[in-house]
Amino acid sequence: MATNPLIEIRQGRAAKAAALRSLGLNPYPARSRRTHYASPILTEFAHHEGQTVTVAGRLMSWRKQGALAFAHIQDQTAKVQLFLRRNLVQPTDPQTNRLGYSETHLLDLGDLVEATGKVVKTERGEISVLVEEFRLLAKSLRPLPDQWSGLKDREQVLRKRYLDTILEPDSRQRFAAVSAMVAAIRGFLNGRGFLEFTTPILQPQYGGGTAKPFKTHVNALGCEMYLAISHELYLKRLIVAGYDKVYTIGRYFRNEGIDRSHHPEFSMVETMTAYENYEYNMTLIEELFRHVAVTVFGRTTFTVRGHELDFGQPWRRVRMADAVRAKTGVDFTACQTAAEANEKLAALHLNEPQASVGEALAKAFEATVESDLIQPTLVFGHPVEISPLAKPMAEDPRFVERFEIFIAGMECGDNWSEQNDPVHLLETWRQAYRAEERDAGKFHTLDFDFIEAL
RNA sequence: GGGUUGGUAGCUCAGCGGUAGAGCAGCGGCCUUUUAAGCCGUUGGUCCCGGGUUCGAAUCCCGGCCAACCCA
Repeated sequence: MATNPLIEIRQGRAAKAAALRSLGLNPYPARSRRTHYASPILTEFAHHEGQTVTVAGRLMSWRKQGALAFAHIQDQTAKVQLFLRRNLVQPTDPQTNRLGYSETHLLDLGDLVEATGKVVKTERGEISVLVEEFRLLAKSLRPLPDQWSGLKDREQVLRKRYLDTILEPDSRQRFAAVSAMVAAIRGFLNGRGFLEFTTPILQPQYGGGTAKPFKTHVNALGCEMYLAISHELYLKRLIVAGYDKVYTIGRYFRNEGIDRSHHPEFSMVETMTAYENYEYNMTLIEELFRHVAVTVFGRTTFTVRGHELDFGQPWRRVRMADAVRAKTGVDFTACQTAAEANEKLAALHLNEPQASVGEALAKAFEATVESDLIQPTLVFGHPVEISPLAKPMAEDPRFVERFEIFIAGMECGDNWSEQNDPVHLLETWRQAYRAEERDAGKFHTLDFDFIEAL
């Protein structure tokens, strides 16, 4: 009967774990005695030389030379070499769970191990820990992917991120950078007097956007609830409640398409400020990006998809209609009717008639201007038709006090002066509700609790 | 949704009508300064799935499934 090689490998490793147990050693002990990460030992060698340290990490290589062995272990910070000499490594001892040199054949690449010894430099000049005590912390039962060629299968890289991050320091670093960025965002906003709140993910009605929601059932209440498609109606309630500067770093769930720029579950920072308008937020967002760039990366220039981006310069601010006119020569503000606007769209080879002048402008913008916005740009003055929650501009009520952030041709944020006239808002929502009822497949709900709060 | 490319050993890949291969990992042995993973030996397969063509299919044809990339 043919055997599966992977099963054979696993059985071999399980047998080694059993062999360790029969020696009185625990292959999965509860604690480690780590005193040092790898990185400082390497970068501050002079300070650590001769010092006894305990390092811990994943066993990534093993080169045995008779009574000598060289290994690399990798921890969160770096890889460091272990240098084992048979006569220096303390023998196997069940009391302390110590693994002696003669039992090292029971190790496999991928095991988590711990080593205590002096920091030295080998004859070939590599900073190493000269091992006196060696312990297994966790036996690995499955083989790591080939370390020389790496994990090439894109599906595996994406579905088994832990393998990618074990093998690729850049990947590991990238996720750590995301964490640092979130911390920097908190630091910036907290320093500006913002209060962070957690807002509900389970919501009785979904609002603040037009996405399709995930639906779930709450047993205790016997009712249907939705996962948040947006958190803004709750932030606005906090403003009503008397807090002037609030924010949330929230999870968003949108039951729609999946591609490289759309995930059904994602995170977003959302701030809301009372007694200020969208221009305040334009400045705030520029400063936020600059703060995060400097705090996390120590610089303001980045190469993104071949483009050199500079977050240090003041961002360009452009009115949506002006941007479209500059690119195409078409002035949608001169259009009186949707039919007129659709003719101009058609002249731009955009043959999807829109229901209003504003929607036509938005369509033209999206199709002709968006991908050109490489350097950080704030586009403001959106049509009122596509901005039901924003306040109209005093000088031209066809447009609202709203802006979007574009970086490297991608939309990276959206912001506006919130509509706080409850009567106006209710009327807007009622119209949207009726319109969308006709449009099968789209949904919208009226949040009367929110209207009452306003 | 459309197009392109791909799915062969744990990993990375070759083979593209005639007995399923390589490197690494694994396993066995040998070695006191290795770092491309030391040297010698060796095990290991539902060639994505289902049909078809053929004396013979990993290979050609049809239909699925899965994935990545590009475009909408």
